Amino acid sequence: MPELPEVETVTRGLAAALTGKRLIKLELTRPDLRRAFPPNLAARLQGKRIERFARRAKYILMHIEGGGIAIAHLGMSGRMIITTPGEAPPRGKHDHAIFIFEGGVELRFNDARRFGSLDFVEDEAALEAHPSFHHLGPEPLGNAFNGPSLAASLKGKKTPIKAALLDQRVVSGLGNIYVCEALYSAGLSPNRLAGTVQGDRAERLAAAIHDVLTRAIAAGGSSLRDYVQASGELGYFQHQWKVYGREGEKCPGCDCSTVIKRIVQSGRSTFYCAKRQR
DNA sequence: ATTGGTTCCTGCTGGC
DNA sequence: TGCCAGCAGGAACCAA
Repeated sequence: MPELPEVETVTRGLAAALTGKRLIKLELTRPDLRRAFPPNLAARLQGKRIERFARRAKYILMHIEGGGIAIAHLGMSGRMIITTPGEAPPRGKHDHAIFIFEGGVELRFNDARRFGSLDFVEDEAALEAHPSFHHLGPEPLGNAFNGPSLAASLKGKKTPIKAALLDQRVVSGLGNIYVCEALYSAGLSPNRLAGTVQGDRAERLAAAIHDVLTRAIAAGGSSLRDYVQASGELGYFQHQWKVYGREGEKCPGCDCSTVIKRIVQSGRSTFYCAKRQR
């Protein structure tokens, strides 16, 4: 389940392996993922170098020589795999887009559930205007995100804080796992009305979000050599969650025998400690 | 306007 | 052992 830290780690892996490489060919094995691929995608990429890789929220941006930005989203099950010429395994069933670079190196975008996307815009202005981007809230690791800014965007909201943090307009890049982890770290109940997270609570939550994400990115960087696994797959790494997926286990931060609870909020699992989180 | 519910998709898991 | 229902989830979309 790639969220911001995983996407950041994948992006760094792509940058380390492919920055400046010329793309010879883009093979698309189907016309779409979650949405249709733009009709000019292959034509706009072929023969061009990728000058730079960047991340915005959960999107991977590939800045193309001469302008143009390819936008990839990993969705739920998206993976980026780099193969070496001569050692490349057979194409996988779900390798939907294959970027073939000079020298024969391939980048394969594999996505079993096809919740991912691959899009293209001509320039930065078009990127900002893109439907997926113009609603995006601040980057949680950027300067525009802090206690007061978070409090301001939560003010008056009547949804549970859990749902508010999943809303990419409030803060971008969080998913179900890191929202659970950040709320645990901040000691805030997922059921608390978002509008009541003001002042010191907002300060604590903003700091917790920053901390949880920073640690996860560091874990990814330290566990993967150049962010690439031996298999060529980018960016996924072992990580220990404090509460996510730990229903019934003892809360790691409580002295007593409180156990982690699982509830369902707007159709999604939330894990939390009812004693520690208020 | 805000908010909640539904949909897309396939691999994995648990129950019988 | 094999089958199948149910679950997982990001974001677009719809409806109240």
